[in-house]
This record gives sequence, structure tokens and C-alpha cells, in this order.
Amino acid sequence: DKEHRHKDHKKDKEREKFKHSNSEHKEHSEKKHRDKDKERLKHSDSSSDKHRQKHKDRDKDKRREEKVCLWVVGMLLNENFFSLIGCVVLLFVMIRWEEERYTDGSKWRFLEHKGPVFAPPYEPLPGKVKFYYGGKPMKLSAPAEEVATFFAKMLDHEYTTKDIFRKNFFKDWRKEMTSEEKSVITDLNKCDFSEMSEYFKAQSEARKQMSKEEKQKIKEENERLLQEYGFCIMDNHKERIGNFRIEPPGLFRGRGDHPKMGMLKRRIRPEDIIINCSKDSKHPKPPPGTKWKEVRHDNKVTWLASWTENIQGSIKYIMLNPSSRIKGEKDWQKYETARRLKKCVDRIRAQYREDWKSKEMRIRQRAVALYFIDKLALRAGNEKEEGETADTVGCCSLRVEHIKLYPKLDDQEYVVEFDFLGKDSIRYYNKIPVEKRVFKNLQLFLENKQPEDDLFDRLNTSILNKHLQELMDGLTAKVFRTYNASITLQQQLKELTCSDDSIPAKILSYNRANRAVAILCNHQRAPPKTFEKSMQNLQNKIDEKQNQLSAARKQLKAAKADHKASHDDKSKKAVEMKRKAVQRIEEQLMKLQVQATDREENKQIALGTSKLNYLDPRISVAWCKKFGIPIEKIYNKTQREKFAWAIDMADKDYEF
DNA sequence: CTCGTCACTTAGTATAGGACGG
DNA sequence: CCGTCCTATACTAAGTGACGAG
Repeated sequence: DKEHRHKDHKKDKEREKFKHSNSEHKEHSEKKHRDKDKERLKHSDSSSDKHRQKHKDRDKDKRREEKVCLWVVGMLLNENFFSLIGCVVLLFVMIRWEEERYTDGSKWRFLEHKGPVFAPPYEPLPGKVKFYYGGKPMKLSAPAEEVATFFAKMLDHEYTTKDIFRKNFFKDWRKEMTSEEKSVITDLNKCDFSEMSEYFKAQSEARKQMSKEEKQKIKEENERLLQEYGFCIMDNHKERIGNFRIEPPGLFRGRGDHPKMGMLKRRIRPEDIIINCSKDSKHPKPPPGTKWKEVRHDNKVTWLASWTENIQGSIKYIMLNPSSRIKGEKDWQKYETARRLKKCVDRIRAQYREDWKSKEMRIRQRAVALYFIDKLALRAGNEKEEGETADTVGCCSLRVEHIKLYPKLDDQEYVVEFDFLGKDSIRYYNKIPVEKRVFKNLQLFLENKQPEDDLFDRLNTSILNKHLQELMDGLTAKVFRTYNASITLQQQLKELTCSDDSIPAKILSYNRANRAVAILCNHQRAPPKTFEKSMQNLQNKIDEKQNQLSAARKQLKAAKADHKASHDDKSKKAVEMKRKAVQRIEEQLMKLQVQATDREENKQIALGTSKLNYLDPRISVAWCKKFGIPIEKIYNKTQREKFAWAIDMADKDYEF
């Protein structure tokens, strides 16, 4: 018990640090927000007024704090014994809470919100927009029409041509039809949605052409909705909600070769929604004439509302924004776990290398799989239900058909070729030389197996994670991804950054370090549709700059010659001017060239995912502080909000 | 040990909206 | 000021991993 408490105490202290930096930051941003509101209210204010206002605000805050302090002191000094008792009880409850919060798995003590925003109801098509079956116009019942519009809106998409998509869609569509419709519409190929499709195209065109005022009105309405439904109170903070809108109905588009693509994603009603909030909060009201499925008060979870989705039968949640305390703390914890792995990774590596020699097959498989997870940053690879999802794999679910062994390939020995579809059906393709022992083990694992058999037939994620748990508290397969990503960034930054580079050059280095991680984690993207064009545009700009530069250089030369001839002050000044101009253009050119390199290298690589989910933000913050890079160059507004804790916490010497 | 459930993180893409250059 | 282009954001699918029942 003593030991336990000691550990907890240490944890608490660290948490205290986190909370402090986080709330401090929040105060800043809240204040900014308030100031902005005021700006909106009286936009005629002069800037000095605003400035004064800011000061006033700060003073007010200070005074309020002082008042609270005085109140507490007053209570303590008060002769009124009962107030004193009250005060002590309050403190006791607070302390008790602080302890409880971390030992019993509670996530909050007070939670109040307004519930979700539902998708707008279906608006029937104007009569002139017709659906045709077998060339004849046909008026559809509202439910059938709605589902038809989902298809019509996707008509330009490739997947409306796919067999599975069409089959699934048609089956679900027929369920929405009246019996007469059902008897008439028996063949999707005879359906003509083109008028509907044209109508929606025209609608979106019209939306683009809307006047400023109309756009402004929509914007204001969105803002109102955000203000009303987009925030909740969790404990003592107003927190931004991540997704407060319920997903609208539509046709399901799974990624990759998904067996359920085209199925109807049904409309979610209040009767489907479970609300989660605290008992003592003002409960959200369901829309008039409706009821929630349930209102519960479970403070062991972080979600505010949930519903069961009809495609996979999984649960969807409404949760807080990444900037919230609850998400930030968890994020921070994740990186702390990865840092603990750093301390013992050598031991673990030695261990799995040793296990390659084990007498037991299951241990060898475990060790080789772990080697892949560590070296190649593969995902764990949980089993999936066949026929329910696209056929994708991770490490533990690799099959024989996903690897090829080459005892010799070109000038390398023991090469393993990986070729499989991972998460989101993104292809992982890699040829990698491995140690002889690993290679021999793989040959052993492949013996007497069919292509569709599991490579690691004695292993799954649960076995692997149980083993990892024994090696380090809190260790799971995904910690390796976090650890290797973060350590790679740190090491690459060290390697690539030159302190006397210009800021754009340093940022290129940062992006390259980021890119190394994205490649490691296989974070790909489809090349943007306009990639070639935008590259060309940039190249044109570069050419233009180059011309400017040679012109400026010529002028400088001329000015110099002029100065040599006349030796007067005026010509000297002219030389200086021209010299500066050349310098400025050189800088601009450099910047453009850097931008072009960056963009080219980024064609098929997505940096965002690793930045947001794998890279300890304190590494980036420290790097910025060390090299005098403004943090805004690395993190945009949202990212700064998410990583507020790190921005406050890390100094220039932070080591992951 | 298997299976299903649940909660939460990680993922790529479509598009809204804002910056920027003519 | 307006159209173009790019970035940020919204959206939601698809993973991971814990846990409990049988």
C-alpha cells in the first residue's frame, strides 16, 4: 500500500505540472477569445481602446483571484465554526477527488452539454427534377427518393460503376421503396439519375455564386450552432467538442475493396442516441416530440453521446476536441510511455534477438514479429472478421502471400520483400535486408504453407501484447511506432539542421525529418489532382525570379561602373541600393526553390498524420526554441491548440 | 483461450474557406 | 476586387487494445 501510494504521489506531481501549464495556456486563449468577442461587438473601437480594454480585463481577473483568496482566508479566520467546517469539508472533497481521479478510472466529475446536432431533414426534390425508369419519368415516394439522391450525388464517382457498390445500394434502396415501386424498379441499369445529378451540380454551383451577404448569413448560423452545441463543461473548464454533428445518412463508402460499399447508412434519430453527462448537470433536451434512447451518467468514459451505426454495428461517439484537457493528458501520457520504452529498448531488442534461437516456435514467431514491428514500424495487425471489411493486414496477421524471400538480391543478402495492404488499404511495399537468423526463421515459418495461410500461425496481437506487458509496464505494439517515429524525428533534426541556415532552409530540414518519419510509418496520400499544374506554376515563378535576378545583377554592375567613373556619394548609394535588391531577389529565389523541393518530395507522402499522432510535440517545440523558429512555422492554429501543453512545457534542451 | 463489446486513437480524403497575385 | 490555388478543417472509416463472459 505504501509503495503504491508513493508511486501515485509521483504521478500526481507530474500531472500537477501538466495541469498547470495547460490551464495557464487555456486562460490565455480564453482571454483572446473574449477580446475577440468584444471586438465584434464594438468594431468601431480604436486600437488603443482595445489595448486599454485588455489591461482592464487582466486587472479584473486579478481582482477576482484576490477576492477568492480573501474569501478563503476570511473563512479560515471566521469565528463561525460551521463555515470553517464547510471549508474543511470542501477541501477534503477536493483532495479526495484528486486522489480518486487517478486511481478508480474516473475521467471527470461534472459534465454538461447540449447534446448533438442532427442532420437536417430530407428536402424533397422540386417537381421538375425527374427520375426515369426505363426512359419513363417516375415520381418516387419521399424515402425512396432520398436514397436515390444519395446515389445521384455520387454518379461522377468511379465507385458507382463497381458491381458490389451497385448491388449493395440497390438492395438497400429497394428496402425503402413502396411495394409498387418495388414491383416496377427491378433493375438498377434501367434507372436514370442524371437529371437529379445535374440538379445537385447546379445547386452546388449556385452555392458558390451566392452573394457575400448570403454567405455571411450561413457563416453566422454555423457560428451560432458552434457556440450553442460545440462546447461542453467538463469539470471546471469549457471545452470544445470534436464532432457535435451526427453523421448524415448516405451511402457507405468503405476504403479499398470493401464488401459493404454502397450500403445505406441510415438516418440517426434521437431515439438512437445515448447521452452521457453528470447527474447534477442540466441534461440535454431531445428535439421536441422525441426521446433519447437513454441518458446515463458514466464518468469512467469520456464520450458525451453515442449511437450504433448500421453498417458494421459498431458504436460511434461524440467526444472532445484534441485541445481538451482529457485528450491532451492522454496524448502526453502516450509520449511518456514511449520515452519509457526508450530507456529499455536495448534490453528488449537483445531479448528478442535471443528469442530468434528459441526451441519454441511460438517464441521465435513472436520475436520475429516484434523485430518487424520495431524495425519497420508495422502495426500490430489484429484479426478481422472475414467478409465484413476490406482484406487488410498488419504484422501479426501477415500471410504467406505477403512476403517473398530472396537469399540474394542484387548485391544484398537475405532480402525480404513485403507487399500487402495495410490500414485504409494503403499498400506497404518494401524490400529490406534482414539478419540471417530472421531469414532462416522466416523460411521455417513458410514451410508447408499455402499462400493464404498465416505467416505467424502461433501468434496474435493479444499474445504479443501480453508478452510486451511483461517487458515493460504499459508496453504494447503501437508504442514502438510512437517511439520509433519520435526518436527518428529527434535524430534527423539533429542531423539535418544547420544553425547558420536561413529560416526557410531550416524549415525544409524540419520537413525532411518529418518526411523520414512519414516514410517509416508509410503515411501516403494520393498525389493532389492539381499537382502537376501547381508544380508548373511554381517553376514558372522560379524562372521569372531568375530573370529578375540576372536583370538586377546587370543593374548592379552598371551602377558599380558608374561609381568607379564618378566616385560621388550619389553613385555610391545607388550601388548599395542595387546590391540590396540583388540580395533580396536571391533570397526570394532561394525560398521558391526550397518550396519546390519540399513540394516535389512530398508528392505522395502525407506529413500530417505523423505530426499529429506520432511525434512528441516537445521535440518540435524544443527545436523551434533552439533555432529561433517561430512555432507558427511548424504548427498551425489547430495544432498549436492541440499541443498547447507541449508548447508550455518544453524548453530548448528537451530530450525525448 | 476465444469471442464479442466497448472506448479510444489513427487515417486519408473531400471540401470549405482564406491567402495571394493579377 | 476577383478568381485561383492551397491550406486547414470537417468528416468518418479503420485501426488498436482492454476487458469480461463462457
